[in-house]
Amino acid sequence: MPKPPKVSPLEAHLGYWLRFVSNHVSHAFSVKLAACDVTVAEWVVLRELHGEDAVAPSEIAARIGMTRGAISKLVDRLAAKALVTRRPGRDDRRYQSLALTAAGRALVPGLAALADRNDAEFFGHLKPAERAAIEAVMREIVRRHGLRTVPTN
Amino acid sequence: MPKPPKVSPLEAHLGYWLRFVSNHVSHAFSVKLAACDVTVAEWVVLRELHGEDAVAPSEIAARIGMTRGAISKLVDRLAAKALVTRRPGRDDRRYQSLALTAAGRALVPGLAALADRNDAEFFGHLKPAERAAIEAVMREIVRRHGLRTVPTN
DNA sequence: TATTGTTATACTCTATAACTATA
DNA sequence: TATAGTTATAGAGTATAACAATA
Repeated sequence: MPKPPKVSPLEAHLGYWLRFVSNHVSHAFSVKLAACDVTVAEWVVLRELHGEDAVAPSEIAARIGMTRGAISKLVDRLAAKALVTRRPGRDDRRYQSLALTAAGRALVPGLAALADRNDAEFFGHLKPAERAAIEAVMREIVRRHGLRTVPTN
Repeated sequence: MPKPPKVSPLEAHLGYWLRFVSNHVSHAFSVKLAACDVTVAEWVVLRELHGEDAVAPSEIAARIGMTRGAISKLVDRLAAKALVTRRPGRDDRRYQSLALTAAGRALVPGLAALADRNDAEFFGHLKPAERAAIEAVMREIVRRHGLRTVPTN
């Protein structure tokens, strides 16, 4: 008897549906951010700096699971947009002090509102219990697998 | 009274948790595929060609929501790996006939098994009802928003 | 010697748009 | 002229690794 190939369809995987929805949610958000000339990766960095006095690039990299090189380029762009300042560290000059500029501080709440609105567009129709159940499942998967990085793309 | 900034944390958004998990699921899958020298985007094209006699690049592009230029480059790589053949169309020579090679046909079931295993690693612990509920929510969001493209990254 | 941040290089994915071959 | 496929260009994101400055 010939062996059947048994190739499961893409839609058989829950990961397929999560990626499908997640990518569209992220894309819709990136379009909203683009109106403010900010990318999703830049938003994540801005959000990390919000409410902080000074954070080192390596600290940001560790928090959001990116390399120092990637953070360096992101901070280049954010500094060029005058949203973030780089200052040499006081005690240990290897460490830089990153901080939001006044323009950056002024911008972040508006971007956060875009994030709220984007989430509501896709998930606002869910019953609170449905929403909480899905969040709990995702948190449990993060915990089980020890996932650490913040996804930016 | 001063207005409070009201910057919601990233974790307040369900989209954050979906992207967090989804990106790790995709990344884990991409690592498994890399052992077979295949990317996720290439896998999606291979999967579309599986079980088909001949499909035009523009048809693939329409199905998975990529541009013809992107498909052209992907097919370049798949042809270089001898997994896919390009033949000129019979009746209308503007249309190409893409098809899996014997090597491509032999490879696809193994890749599908990797996809099954990857999904099980992340979602295998869920109760069938939990899994079905999440899939139903995602399908409903896809339906509500008329989402069409297959996510490949 | 170890660590921070920078830079160079490279690769994937994506999109736009100009280009060709065919119809 | 309209469409299919190709190609060039660009940009975002990512990673690795070599590098300079600092400790």
